[in-house]
Amino acid sequence: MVARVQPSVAPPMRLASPGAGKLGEVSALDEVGSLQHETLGERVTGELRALLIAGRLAPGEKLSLRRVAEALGVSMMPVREAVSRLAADKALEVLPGRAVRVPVLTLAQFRELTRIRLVVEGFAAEEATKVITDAQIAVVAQHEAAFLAAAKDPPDPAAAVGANRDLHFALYEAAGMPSLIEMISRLWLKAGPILNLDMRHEPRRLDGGSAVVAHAQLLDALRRRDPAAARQALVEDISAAADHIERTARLAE
Amino acid sequence: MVARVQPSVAPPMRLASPGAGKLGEVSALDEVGSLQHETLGERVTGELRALLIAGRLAPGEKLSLRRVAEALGVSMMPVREAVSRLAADKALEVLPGRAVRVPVLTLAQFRELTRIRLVVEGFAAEEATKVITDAQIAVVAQHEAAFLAAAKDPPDPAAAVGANRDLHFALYEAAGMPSLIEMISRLWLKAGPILNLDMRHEPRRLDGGSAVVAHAQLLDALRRRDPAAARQALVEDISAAADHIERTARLAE
DNA sequence: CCAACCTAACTGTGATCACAGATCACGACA
DNA sequence: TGTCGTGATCTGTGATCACAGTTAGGTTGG
Repeated sequence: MVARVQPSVAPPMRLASPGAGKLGEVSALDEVGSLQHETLGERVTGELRALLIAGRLAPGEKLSLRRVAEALGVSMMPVREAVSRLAADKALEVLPGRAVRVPVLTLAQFRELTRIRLVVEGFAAEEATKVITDAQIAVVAQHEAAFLAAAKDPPDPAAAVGANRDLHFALYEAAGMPSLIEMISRLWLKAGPILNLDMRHEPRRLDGGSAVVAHAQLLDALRRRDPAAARQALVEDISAAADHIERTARLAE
Repeated sequence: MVARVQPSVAPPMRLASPGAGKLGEVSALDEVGSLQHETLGERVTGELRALLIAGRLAPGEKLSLRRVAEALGVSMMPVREAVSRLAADKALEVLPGRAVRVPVLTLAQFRELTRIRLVVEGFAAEEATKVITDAQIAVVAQHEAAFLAAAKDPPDPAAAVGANRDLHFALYEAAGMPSLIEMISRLWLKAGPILNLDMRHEPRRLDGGSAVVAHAQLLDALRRRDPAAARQALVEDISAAADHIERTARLAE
């Protein structure tokens, strides 16, 4: 039921034994940024986020705190924190007395989400085009190549989903607006389950689809430094995907 | 507004005693929507949200889970959940080993936030203008009147802050896009501490300021059903406020 | 008088326990 | 055979305890 979450390997590092180093020597310790000290709850949050955005968790699927905790090898406490965060983003929802599940979007909700994505991600693409560097364009092109390869003869839906995500976010991050990235991530978190669950079930959509032409137009616009054209290409990419979802996926109500 | 699915308001009704109604008759039980059962953690979250958006918590102010718990008369547990949610929205931040505090925005962060607000809230205003009803316009006008009254001779900063918030959200809600409202709420949550902390300290900004003329232009555009003009009025409102903050408030870095 | 150390009181994080409510399946009654 | 009641089992929520890490304050040594 919980799709067997694997804990993405815990960092198996051992801290230096006490008294191993000399005091007073300015070593490489100065360059280490007080190592992140990643909380267990944060790790669980990231794990669940990845699962959601990749469509590994289907809409309506119920999650159990205890099951997830056991699957990840942690206590129930960090899972509670992770679920609380994701529920605050409405990436998960806790029903009044029942369990916690991944939300099922109604048609109206999906359409609203798409409209917002058009505005926000379109803005991000426009701003990114204004300041993007050649190196960053090359990275985007690289992800596009990976996307094409994954869509080829033996289609690899999982790889295509990942490449598509990397491509979009490589573009958005070029805008240099962290809060905007965070906002778009939240949108993807909510739309991910339907979008990618579908792509997983219908790999035929990948080859010859509108995604490849939209991506090509996007890269062309980037190289010409044409913000309006970049936005237009992205709008077509999102719109085409949304249209396909509306036609094929089963949306509530 | 937070995590739990809200069961459409709790009607204060008593269930019929067993055997009181005939079967087959559609009784009032069909209209009851499973009363709310608000969680303690949600209440704490709402409390902290209100404090943040009203500017009652200054940027950089440190919070202690135990102190907050004691102040609200609850255990530390609900506070942890509330802080986790707000930290996920970056409305609060938890420093590596220290305490949790309300974030201090850098100038760059504040400018980015303002740019995003211009896009998102401008979009909301435009969409709202297309479908707003006369009754909804009247509500907006009512809040504007309250704002004017609060800005008058004995300026009441707290009331002005509240009226300004109600005015904006009354407009945004007219667009009928719940996810958009939620997104804007998050933006206000992050910008609230500086914006309203300032307004609390500088009530002179209220009278004769640009807010009143921007609001007047907004209402005029609404009555003429001119989406572009409404967006323009809102853009000016936000920009003027942001300019004032940049000139007076102390922003980090 | 200043600096450094060292102790004591805090911090958030995680685990464990207790509890009310909901779900589900089995069994009894009509 | 269909339907309702009922108990076992599961759910999330909240409280309490334990712990590592940091901070601040007071004291001691120079």
